[in-house]
Amino acid sequence: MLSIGDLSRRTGVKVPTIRYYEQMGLLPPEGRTEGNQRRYGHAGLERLAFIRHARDLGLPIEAIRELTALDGSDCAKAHPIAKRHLSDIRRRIEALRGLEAELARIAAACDGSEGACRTLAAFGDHDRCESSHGRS
Amino acid sequence: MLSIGDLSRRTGVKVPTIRYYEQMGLLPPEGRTEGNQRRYGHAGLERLAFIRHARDLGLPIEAIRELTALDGSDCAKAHPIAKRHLSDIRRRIEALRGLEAELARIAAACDGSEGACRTLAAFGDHDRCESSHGRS
DNA sequence: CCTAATTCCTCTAGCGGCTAGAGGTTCAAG
DNA sequence: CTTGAACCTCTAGCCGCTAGAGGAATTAGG
Repeated sequence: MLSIGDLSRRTGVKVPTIRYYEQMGLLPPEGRTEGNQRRYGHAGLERLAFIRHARDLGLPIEAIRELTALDGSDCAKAHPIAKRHLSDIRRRIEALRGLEAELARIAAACDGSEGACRTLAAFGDHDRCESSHGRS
Repeated sequence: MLSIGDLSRRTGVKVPTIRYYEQMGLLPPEGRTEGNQRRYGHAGLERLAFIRHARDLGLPIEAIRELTALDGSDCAKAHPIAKRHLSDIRRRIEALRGLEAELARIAAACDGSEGACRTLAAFGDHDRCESSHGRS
């Protein structure tokens, strides 16, 4: 049986975060000691890895709750969650690419040693950027 | 003179958000009416556009405060802020690209009509992903 | 077996960047 | 002058944690 600290060390997830996941209904402990301390087994370890991985992928807690509520074989439900999130990620990448281009333009605006600064002006200037970012 | 609502309509920034920016020290109103309502001029409009643009670019409030504190010509200080943020954006794009690849793999895991679901398994499986994402 | 150090417990509050609502005042049009 | 829209301040909530207080349990060493 693993203590919450053991679980933390093995997964790299901080102790308060593990308790937070439990509070969110993602990771109930296998049991408690007489003194009320959480104990986890192998299943808990795997489940936390699952949660952590999904979080790293950017899935919100809510989506993870949906996934973990599935009994482990209900693909028809799991698949659209993954797909939805994939298109979400792609949208974010596109947005960031636009920002990257523009920030590069801004950062370049004063690389030389010209007279007046144009970096600040570039920050305020939305007209020059092709991509219509933001305002979401 | 523009009311806060006028400013909101012209920039697309919501009224409470404008008040929030003021609270954060980014956008002091030009003045107030006798009845204590905020009034803005052209400068306020430009400043809000600047703030909004910088926010769209992902700059944190703190960085924007640094920028707006510059008197408008201190490029030596503005430039590193832009550069720092550019590398930040690039890092985020790289991370997202890794996640995209992995989510695509996950979403593909059960596209067919095979027997067992692998989408869920793929969510929990960190070993198969080349990119070492997350854990930051 | 006892002590001391470490880990654990719960609870509350804070972060950033807003957003929403209550409850009251001021403004502008008719 | 009346109405209704827009304004004011203040407080609380969102997400996903993170940090700290104050106290109880566990574990290692003597």
